[in-house]
Amino acid sequence: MNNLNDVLQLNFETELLNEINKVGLHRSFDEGQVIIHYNDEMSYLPLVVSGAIRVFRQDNEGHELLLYYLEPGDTCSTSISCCLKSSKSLIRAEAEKKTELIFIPVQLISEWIVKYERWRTFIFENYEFRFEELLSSIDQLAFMDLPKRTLTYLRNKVIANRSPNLKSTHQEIANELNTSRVVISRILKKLEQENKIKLTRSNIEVLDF
DNA sequence: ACATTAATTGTGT
DNA sequence: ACACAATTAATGT
Repeated sequence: MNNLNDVLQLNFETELLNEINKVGLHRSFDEGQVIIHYNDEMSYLPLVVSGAIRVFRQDNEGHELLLYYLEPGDTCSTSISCCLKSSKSLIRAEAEKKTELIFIPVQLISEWIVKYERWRTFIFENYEFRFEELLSSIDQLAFMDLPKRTLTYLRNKVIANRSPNLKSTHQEIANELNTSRVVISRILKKLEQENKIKLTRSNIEVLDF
């Protein structure tokens, strides 16, 4: 856990690593814990060390939608923009499972961008990647029907959990795709008949990913 | 081991 | 979308 370069595949300069060790706050979150609430003041940039985080967006009526997962080596790029302007969080972040994070004070983001080449590319690449991920989320919403969205939802969850066995109820899935439980049940049933998944109570085994 | 209950899932309208 | 049926897991006796 000490050497970030080993845990993540970032080739941070040793000096940068020293700074991170000095000022970064290590925090651990249990499954289901909320890490960032809507409108939270963003004074720290979260960097994922282990586990996985899900990022939600909410409309004004309180409907939530899962945007994407953050995995080890990722950082929350909406935080990057929030941090730089030091505004409030537009998203909600929740631990998918036990997750370790390092929080970096926001003032240092831009400071380090100037000082450290590796930090610069880290921030930019992360930002770019997240941007593309967001585009693909939009594509899904706009062009894919619910059965397809459900399947990609499951596949993404498999990747984030590094396990094809997902323990979630139909109701939870319905919430995250913001639809009703009944339609999810029907879709899952069909996927099972197509041998793409296997259903048991509160558990879904994804066979096709 | 059995019964009771709550939660989850299935299905017809 | 709603209502209800069926199934499963958890818990107490």
